[in-house]
This record gives sequence, C-alpha cells and structure tokens, in this order.
Amino acid sequence: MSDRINDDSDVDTYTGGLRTASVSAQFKVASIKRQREMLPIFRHRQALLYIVETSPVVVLIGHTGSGKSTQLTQYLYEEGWTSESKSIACTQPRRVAAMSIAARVAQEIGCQVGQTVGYSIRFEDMTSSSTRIKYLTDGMLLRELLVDPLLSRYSVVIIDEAHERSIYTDILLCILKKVIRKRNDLRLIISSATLQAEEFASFFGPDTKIVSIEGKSYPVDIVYLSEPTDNYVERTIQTILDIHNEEPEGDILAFLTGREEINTVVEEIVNRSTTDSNRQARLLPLPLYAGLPQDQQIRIFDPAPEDTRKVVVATNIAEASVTIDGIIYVIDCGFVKLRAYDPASRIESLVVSPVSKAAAIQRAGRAGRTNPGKCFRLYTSQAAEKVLPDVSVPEIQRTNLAGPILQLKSLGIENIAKLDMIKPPPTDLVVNALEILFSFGALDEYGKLTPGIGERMAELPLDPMLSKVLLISQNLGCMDQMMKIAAMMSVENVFYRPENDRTAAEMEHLKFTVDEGDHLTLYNVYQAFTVRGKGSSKWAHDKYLNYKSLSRAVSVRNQLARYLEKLGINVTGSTSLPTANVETIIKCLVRGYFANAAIMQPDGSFKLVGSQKIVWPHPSSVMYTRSAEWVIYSQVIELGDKTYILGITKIERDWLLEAAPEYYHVRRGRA
DNA sequence: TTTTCCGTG
Repeated sequence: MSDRINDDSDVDTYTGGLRTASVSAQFKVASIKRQREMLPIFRHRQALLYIVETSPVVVLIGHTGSGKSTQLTQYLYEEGWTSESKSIACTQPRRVAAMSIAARVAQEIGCQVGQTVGYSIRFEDMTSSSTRIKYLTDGMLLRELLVDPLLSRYSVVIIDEAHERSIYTDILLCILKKVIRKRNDLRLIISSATLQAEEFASFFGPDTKIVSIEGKSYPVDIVYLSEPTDNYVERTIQTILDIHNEEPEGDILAFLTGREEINTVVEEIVNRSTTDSNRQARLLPLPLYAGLPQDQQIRIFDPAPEDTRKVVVATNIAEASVTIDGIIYVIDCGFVKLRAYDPASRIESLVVSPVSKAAAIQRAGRAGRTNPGKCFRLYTSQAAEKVLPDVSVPEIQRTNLAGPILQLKSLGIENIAKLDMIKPPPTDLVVNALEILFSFGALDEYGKLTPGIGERMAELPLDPMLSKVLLISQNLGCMDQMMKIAAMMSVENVFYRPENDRTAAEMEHLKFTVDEGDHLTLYNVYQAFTVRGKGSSKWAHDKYLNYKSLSRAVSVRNQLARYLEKLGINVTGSTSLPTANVETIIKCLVRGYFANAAIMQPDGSFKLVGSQKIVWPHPSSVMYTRSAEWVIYSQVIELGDKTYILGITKIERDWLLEAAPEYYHVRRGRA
C-alpha cells in the first residue's frame, strides 16, 4: 500500500505505466523518461534551475500533480548540485511520504533505495555514503541540526508541504533563516500551497522569489447548501443516497470528524440502501480512519464489484495522507477535529472546529484527480466565505512545547522568546514548557540545560516525562522493563476491539490485564508477544491485538536501547539483571509522572492533585472497571464535555513525596 | 460513568 499512501499525488499518478512488465529494460528507461517529460513541472525545468542558481530562497507553489516532490530533486541532481560530495535534502511532514517518494525517485533514477536516493525517518535510516538525494521527515532534519548546525553536508534543502505548518517545519524555517545567512552556497526551497506562499516569502525577505507551477487535475463543480444544516451526519447520509439515485456512476468520498460519526454513517447506509430499491446498483460503504487496523484500511483500495458504488467515509486522513483513485464525488461536512492545549490546566483537548478554506479546497480536489468531479459542501456559500478561516492555526501555537523547547535548548538556542518565527508561540505556552522542564530538573533556574539529566533527556526521541522515567530506571534497576513500557506507550492502538466481536476481544485482553494498571498491562502484552507469541501476526490476530503496533513497539525498544548506549549507558548489562519487582517499576514511573497524580472519588471519578479538577478514567483504561485510591496517569484529554485520564497506574501516596519532595512540599495539604 | 483528528524525534 506504500505506493498509494502519500501526501502528494504526483507519486502515484503514473504508476500505471510502470506496471507494463515484460518490456526490455531499455524501453522502460525510455518510458520513464517520457513520463517525466509529460509532467507539468518539466516545462519549467530551466527556469527553475536558473532561479535556484540566483536566489538563496525560493517559494514554490506547486499544485497537486505538478511533479514537484519527485522531479525537483532530480533536476538539481542532474544539474550538478550534488558534486563535491554534497547532498540534496527534501523534508516531508509524514513518514510514509518520505518512504514512498524515495522509492519512486529511486525507480526513476534506476537505483536501489539507500544508494543514490535514500530516506531517513525515526527508527529507519535508509541512506549510505553514496546517497545524494535524501527524503526525510521534518523532525528528522531538526535532529540532524543537533550534530551539524550548518547542515554542511547539504547544498540544497527543500521543505515540502510547508503550508501544513507542522511544528517541526516552523522551527526548521526559523533556524534555516539563520543558516542561510552564514552559508552563501546553501539554497532553500519552500514548497507551499497558494494561500500561504506570500507569508513565507515575506518572512525570508525581499530577495525571495515566488514561482508557481500548474498541476495536473480536472475541474470540480462545487455545490453548497441553500440553508445551513444542524445535523451534518444525517445530511451526509442523505447526500450519499441522493448522489446514488441521481448522479452518474463514480465513487464517493465523505469527510467527517471522527470514528463514531463514521460508524453511524456506514451503518445507516447499509440499513437504508437495502430498503431503497430504486436502483439495481448497490452501495458499498467503507470506513477509514487512522485507528483502523491496516488490513481493514487497505480495503478502500479494492475496486468496487460490478454494479456497486464505493463510498469511503473518512476522517481528514483522506485529505492528504491517503489518496484513493476513482473518486468522482466528495462530500465535505465542513468540520474537523483539532487538537488544542491549555497551558493553565495542562490539559489537551480535541475540539470539533470549522475547516480552513485551504483544507476545503484540498478536500474538493480529491474529486478531480482522474476525471472531472463534483463536491457537495454541507454548508452555505456565505459560511464558506465568512465563517471558515483562511488557514488553520499552526501547530506551534496550540501544543505542549516542552519537547520542542528541550530540543531547541540542546541546539544552543537559549532565548526562545527572541526567536524569529513566522508566527511565534504565545508566551504562556513557552512559560508553561519552561516550568515543566524546570520541575523535571532538565533546566536550571537560569533556564540552562542541566549537564546530567537535561542534556540526556534532549537526546531521547520521547516525551520529556517518559525520557525522565527511562533515564532514572538505570539507577533503580528496571531499565529493561522500562524500555519495553516506553516503547508500548509510543505506539498507538495496541488493543483491537471490533464492534461486532467486542466480548470475545475483551475476554482475550483480560488475560493480559493486571490490577496495578495500564503500564504493567502494556508490559505484559509486550512480553507475551515477544516470548509466547514469538512475534507472529497470527498470534496477535488471535488475541485481538494490533500486529503492526506490536512490531513497531519491538523496533522502538531496540532503537531506545541504541540511544541509551550512545549516552554511555550499559544496556546489555542491565537486561541480564534479575527481574525488578512490580513496586520498583511503579516507583520509577512516579519519578517522571509525579505531577500527574489523582485520587479516586466514591463515584468512580478522579480528582486531579493540584487543579482539583474532576476527570474520568477513559474506557480504554484498565482502571475503568477497577478501583484505586491514589494513581498517576500519563495523559489527560478533554473530549466533548468530559475530561478523561489515560495510562493509569495505582500508587501509594508516600511514593509521590519520595519522588518529588520539593514539588509536593509546597502543595502538601492541598490535595 | 461506556471510547481518540492527524503527525513527528
């Protein structure tokens, strides 16, 4: 599926041509050359190379299907920008994109991935000394800046999909602005959608050139509601049935905000279309969201059977991450779930918000990839104009900055407030992050990285709290267990609970559950998978566990071991120690999560220590059906009108005082 | 009391 999941359609628009097997190698080379020359960007090859030669910063507006992600790197390579052992870097906000684009470009150049063309993402480095074109995630390039502050090994850096404004893209652009002042020979290319191009150009100053390249797509008719709806889920169902009864054949893609809405629509379509005998053709509704196991996700790529119309009901995963061929109709509900973070309460939330105009354009475009299409927007044209924001708030302005600030400190950037950013983060987010890092002992009272713990925390690719736990585990003798717990906490959707098989799944999951809580339950699952299950997918499937998540956890554990070894910690020695007891492991967790303590109330809710806020155990937690007194939790999130804690483990009150005497000294009595 | 948008090191 990697050749179909990408963030830019220019990777797979022409894979069809490559499936003509059994042709001679020479013909294939000629065919690839011809396909490359048919892409819209090819006409601009010379002009682009001239602009890059003469301007330090170029903003490239490349529409979907223009070929920018795959071709620009090759043009620069062919033109000699990689002589003198320099390379070209091209960043992507998503791992799958870095992998699949690298695979495509390697094929076009005629090399193995990892030779002239390679990629680098967390836990996977597919590059070698001969790599000249390197695709990597934006977070990975930021990591590289830690060891090579001037990016001396690169002659050109391309920041692709910059309009998505991931937090790492924003930080990279801020640092790259400094780097290009010191390196006259470095070129920076920022690839962006139309609406944001001007903002990037003005950030980099008057010498910046803007270039626009047309794309390869078909016209899409936009249809609005004449009156607003107060129930977009029901309206989605009706619109699907209307399209089915009135419009010519072609598959449908409907955008909704979450799993629950998606399941409602899928069920209702099944129910209502069987009673609706107007047409012979049937409807085949398929759900798509990130939490769905992979074997079910890939069903959306199967062509619909004869006389059947496929309806993919998806979250915004289908907006950029997943591209489905053959979509003619798009239904856009006009909303999206966005993550926010409140530094005062330190609580994250997921809130249903109006989509941005930029996202609405992207959604509509999904209908015109292979044929002219039609997009039904479930809001009025007035709302589209007046209510929708132009672009959504950049991630750096709505997220917990503790991790990113730790990394910036490690880059030697002391005064975060003075950074020249496109949109700087609000002061309270920065202050909050500094306070969190100070309470861990990662920063001293002057805001400087502490030599022992802070410097080491910055090296680990984990949440600061979890980094702290892992580093402390060495002293407590439970590093082997903690590496596995940290790995399991870094992957998502370990447990699989299908709607129609829920009881059976819950019975299987119960076999791993322990009364102490979620963290030790995760440890049990890891042990069972690697020892009894021998890492097999059948074993995982039988136990209703997500095989892909478990395999990733194993690879994360191994990578963590390598990071710790690099920090001079003897990992192999520690794994041969006698097994640490349960109390030691929990005490170790408390050393990192001491600020996340709560007490259970008689009604089953929890009161957070400090804020006194009332929260509920999330139904995914083992504490949902168990009782406790004192607990620590690893996540708190507000969903709708309720706040939940997840990753819960029972503790003793005294362990909090023991783990953080200074922190709890001032608060004693308030809990 | 009955379940989570998408990403990243």
